[in-house]
Amino acid sequence: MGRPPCCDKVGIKKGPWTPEEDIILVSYIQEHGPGNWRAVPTNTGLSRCSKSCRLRWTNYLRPGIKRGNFTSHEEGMIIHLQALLGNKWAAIATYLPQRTDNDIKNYWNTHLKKKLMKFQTGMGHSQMLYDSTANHPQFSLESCVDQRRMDRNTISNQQYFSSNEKNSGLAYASSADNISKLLQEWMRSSPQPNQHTSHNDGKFQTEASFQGFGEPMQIKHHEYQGKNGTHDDIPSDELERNLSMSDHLDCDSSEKGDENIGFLDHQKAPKFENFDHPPLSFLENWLFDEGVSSVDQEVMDQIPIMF
DNA sequence: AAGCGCCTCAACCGCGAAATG
DNA sequence: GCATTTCGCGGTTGAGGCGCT
Repeated sequence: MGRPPCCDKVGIKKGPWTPEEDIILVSYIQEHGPGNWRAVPTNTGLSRCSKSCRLRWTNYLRPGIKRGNFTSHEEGMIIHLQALLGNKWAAIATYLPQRTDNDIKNYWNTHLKKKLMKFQTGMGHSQMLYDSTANHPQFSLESCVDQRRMDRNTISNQQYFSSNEKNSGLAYASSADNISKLLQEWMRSSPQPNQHTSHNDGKFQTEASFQGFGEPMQIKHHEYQGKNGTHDDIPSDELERNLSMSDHLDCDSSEKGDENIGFLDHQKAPKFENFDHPPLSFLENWLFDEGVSSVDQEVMDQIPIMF
């Protein structure tokens, strides 16, 4: 037989989580660490299915999650990664470790897609290129990124948070936010993640151990590879070549200045082999370069947009 | 002020992959 | 190798907020 049955389907609560439920879940994970979701409802007494618990943790309660406005750099990364990977939100999220796949997906569907569509159909017409061989519309994204940067600059994070506070009557989101913030504070006040890199048998990995989650939590950068040791989330050999990561990942990840967070979601965090002389492709350079919008126009035009 | 429609995003659903005995 | 179950991902939904009339 396989694993024992999952949670009982009868009496499962659905819908928004309450602060009380969040606290129970967070407390439990502090003690036992994330994982073994099947046991969570049973052990916590939560009337939620394991799936719901996992989702709540990974998308909302997990420390290190950055909420609020996406920066223009993040937008640029999402657009280009989406063009390369398609709707592989989990894979895209590995390059934006502070954002959840759900957030990225929502942001793409509600903001970026519309922006690009508008750009495609309207004012951006003159900058659209058509691949004469594939007959697929392709974007010049440079002006798109610049336009978005202008848009974003008009709405500062401060404005975002103050507007959130205005809505704090619906305080559930903010109380969950508070839980997340508390966790972040707690992690900050705890000894700094004992982060170091190591080369073992030619394999590269970064470890971050956190004291305070009951048992020390070992979080490793996993190999970005799926079953049979292949990079399953990467659709082609070309992509595998282009996206072969380097050890710049730790210090040059999407947002500088939050190095301590790193890849907290061990299920998503990539780990790569053969880092002796990692080839840093153009794409990587671009992705991890803050000067994202100054990318060579000609190269960017080669990236098709898939909706 | 009320009604309506649009927008956002947290959460759910279904499916395929992985894990386990 | 097979059957069964969990896990993780991507697509979708719907409640609530917001703006317009």
